[in-house]
Amino acid sequence: MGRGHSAPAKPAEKRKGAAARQHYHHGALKDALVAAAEAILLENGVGGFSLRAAARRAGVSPSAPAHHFGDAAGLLTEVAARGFEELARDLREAEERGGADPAALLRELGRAYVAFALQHPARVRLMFRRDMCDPQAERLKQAADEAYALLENAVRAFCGIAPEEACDPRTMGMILAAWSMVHGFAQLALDGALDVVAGEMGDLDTILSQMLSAMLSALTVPPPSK
Amino acid sequence: MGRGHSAPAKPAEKRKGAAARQHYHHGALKDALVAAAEAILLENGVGGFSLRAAARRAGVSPSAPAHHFGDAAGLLTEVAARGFEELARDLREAEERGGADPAALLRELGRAYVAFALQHPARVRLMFRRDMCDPQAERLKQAADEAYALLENAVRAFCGIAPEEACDPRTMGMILAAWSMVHGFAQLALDGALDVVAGEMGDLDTILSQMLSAMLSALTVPPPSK
DNA sequence: TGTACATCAGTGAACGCGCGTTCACTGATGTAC
DNA sequence: TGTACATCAGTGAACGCGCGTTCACTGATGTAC
Repeated sequence: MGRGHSAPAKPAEKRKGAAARQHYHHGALKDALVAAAEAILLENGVGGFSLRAAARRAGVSPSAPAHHFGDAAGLLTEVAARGFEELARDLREAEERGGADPAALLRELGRAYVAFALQHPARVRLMFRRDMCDPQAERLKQAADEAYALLENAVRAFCGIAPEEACDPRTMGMILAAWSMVHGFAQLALDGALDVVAGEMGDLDTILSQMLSAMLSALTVPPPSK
Repeated sequence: MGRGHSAPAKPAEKRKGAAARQHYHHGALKDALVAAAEAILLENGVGGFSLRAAARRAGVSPSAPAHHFGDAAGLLTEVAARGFEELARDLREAEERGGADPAALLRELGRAYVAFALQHPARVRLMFRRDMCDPQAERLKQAADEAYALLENAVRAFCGIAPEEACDPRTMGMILAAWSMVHGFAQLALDGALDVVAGEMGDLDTILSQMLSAMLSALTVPPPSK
């Protein structure tokens, strides 16, 4: 460390051009720490995370993260917020794929929600852990709200409720049912509770499709409002 | 500790009748540790648990639990198994309350599932944490299977599928949908994700009722099989 | 254009903590004879 | 019915570990004049 800086023949201010030496300042530590945290979550799960581990992974001293995120919750809140933003992005793409048919739209959104959870198990677990990140953080709430709004709109369309119309209790119930169902499926799948069922019926994707089909076909489609 | 035992005038074997002295052997440490673990989960959540804390709470040395449960997972597996047994008991009671009407039965089971989760937040979280307890444990699997069977039977009845009949994919989808929905609702509620919705619409019990009503009334009831 | 100075972003050693686990031990209990 | 002995169920001190946090520090950067 500081090699050359203490050499009396060559003052430090003359050596600033030395290309090979490492920067004292990381430069993009904030992003690096987020990336490190995500990698740790991916490899070791929610329980494997620690601020020190993230610092270690980013190649920085244990106390460095405190400059950017006050504590572990600060860093994890950032990770969770980015997670919700990515989820919202995925849902928006699914919305486009879904097209004009309300049932197809709901199906695509459900598949996207579950797919996101299965692709990012630890991140999705973190996103709903109030004890690990700060659920009051503006950015997190905003991203979560956006994801919720996409789901709400799809159910409204399915129920024939116009966007500007207030939600009646029944439609509200349908929104909650849709959210609960895909969320529950994702959680059960992540926890391995569906392994037995999946073994008998095919992979998770197949049984998810079957569940969505069963529900969408069994639901009474309301009379078209036009 | 050992007060009196080192007194030379009174050999230890003569004092065994002394009622006031504490037993060296706990006698029911296994149950005491389970109770301690449940109390810790209740007060401090899943993250607050440690084997030492459980031992401390049971008034026993840190190494004592190892005699009954090999490690933390062993103790927690026992807690989780008892949790599933209690859940199955609650669901069985709900089944009786539900009576002969398949829709009423499903509603009662859903309410019981969610009520159990809300009453035992940390325990229910533990029950689905493969990383904290051993999901291969026979007793745990058995209790979980029993709870699942109760749900399955109710959905079969709702779909008009006889108990001995094999499940067609659609019925299987309905079972998964029912399970996912109540599980997801419970998880979202536990994680506080429904707080905003609940604030607008009433308490959790009200919005759960609304969700169940919306779904059960919107589902196409199959033609009666008789 | 140069210089002084404030602020920012890191270092690295040190702290105290609770954890799981190991160890040699000992009191209590049950069983064979 | 007694006695010897094996086994069971606990003690409590000690270990090494990773953790979050604090501390005095220093190099790098930006800004005022």
